[in-house]
Amino acid sequence: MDKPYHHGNLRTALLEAAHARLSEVGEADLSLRDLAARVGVSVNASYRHFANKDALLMELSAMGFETLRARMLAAIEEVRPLGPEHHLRAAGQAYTEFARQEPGLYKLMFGRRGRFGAQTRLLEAANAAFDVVIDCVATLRGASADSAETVKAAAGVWSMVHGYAMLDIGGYLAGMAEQKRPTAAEVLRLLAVDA
Amino acid sequence: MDKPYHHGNLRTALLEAAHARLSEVGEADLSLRDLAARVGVSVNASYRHFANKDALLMELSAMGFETLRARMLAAIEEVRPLGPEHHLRAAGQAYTEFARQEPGLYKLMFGRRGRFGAQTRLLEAANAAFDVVIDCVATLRGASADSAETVKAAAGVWSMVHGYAMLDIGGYLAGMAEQKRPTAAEVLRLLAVDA
DNA sequence: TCTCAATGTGAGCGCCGTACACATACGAAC
DNA sequence: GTTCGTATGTGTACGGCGCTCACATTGAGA
Repeated sequence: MDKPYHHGNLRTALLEAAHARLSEVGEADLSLRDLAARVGVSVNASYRHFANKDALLMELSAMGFETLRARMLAAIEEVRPLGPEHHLRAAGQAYTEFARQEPGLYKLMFGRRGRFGAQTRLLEAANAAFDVVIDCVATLRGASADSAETVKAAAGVWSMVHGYAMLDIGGYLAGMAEQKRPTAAEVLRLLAVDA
Repeated sequence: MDKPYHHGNLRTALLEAAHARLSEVGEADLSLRDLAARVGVSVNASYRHFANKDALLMELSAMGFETLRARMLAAIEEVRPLGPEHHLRAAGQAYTEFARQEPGLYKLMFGRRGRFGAQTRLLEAANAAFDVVIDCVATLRGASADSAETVKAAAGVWSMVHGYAMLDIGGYLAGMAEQKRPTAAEVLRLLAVDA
């Protein structure tokens, strides 16, 4: 029962520990020392798998974008027969639910962009998630996903959903009286995308 | 020319230094020791004016919300004769310009809410800024600023503008091709608030 | 069996926030 | 004008952080 010298899957274990911890304490209170201790390993072992703390957080962010994309795609699939306007609504709903379920991770995903520079891994994951929104909007408008108008409208949708999610998990909506606090669906309904 | 023992206005000086530094390095790289050194004072002197680092950052946040509110009000005043739809547009423009001019401060304002608890100072400043948006929407819809429908619509507007600002200063729009990258005005135009 | 790259540990450096004891300066009371 | 209390500064120190370097252990292939 004595633990082996080599962990076996330390990289994954560290990422999972970070993910779990992020739902409790927020990025600022996340420390490599703590993660290593929880995994049962010395701090320095983590440097064999990640160049530094930022590298670990970036990997976590990228995984977050991949999960977000998968959630949106799954939600769209469920309502596929109902038509394009349902697709966008379902994706938006899945998006805000993801943010609510993983507020720490969600904040991380959108908070550290400036520090990553030209990190293609993160960039591609984020773009892939955005592409889901673009496709929804393109289908809804009956336009090409390449057209500038479509992309701009999709960026507007993304802004709306992202802003709502951030205000929500930041607690800025919680202070409002119950009957004045908008749901994600109510906010999304304000968008005139199909025009 | 020897400097006096007492600084004279250390509290303000620290806030200004923090504000200045925040436009260069981001909240995570802001240290009390560095601020004190820049102001020409020992680190511990700052604890005579702020309970801790968070208290300083909270004060900075609150001041940020007050500035944001003032900027929106000034922009509205400029187009007052043109009618309600111009008011909302002008406020939105002032809002996104503020975020672009002070990205570090803006991120701080919306990033640390959870850590402040029941800090009335910050809460009131944020609410006062939001009230400006509510008033714009109420005027535009010809409804009371107290009605749930108005507040919900205003929250939608706020979500949209906030989301656009965050994506913009986070660099998530910068990666898009020029002709596909939406302006603040184009995004705002997607909102159907007057309905 | 030997070897070597991969993966772990431990000590230590320079930051950080902050607590505590002490120093200095100003303003009000006499 | 001296005295004295309070406001405001400094110095020292502690524990935690990210990270580096030297060294230890392991397991896979020659």
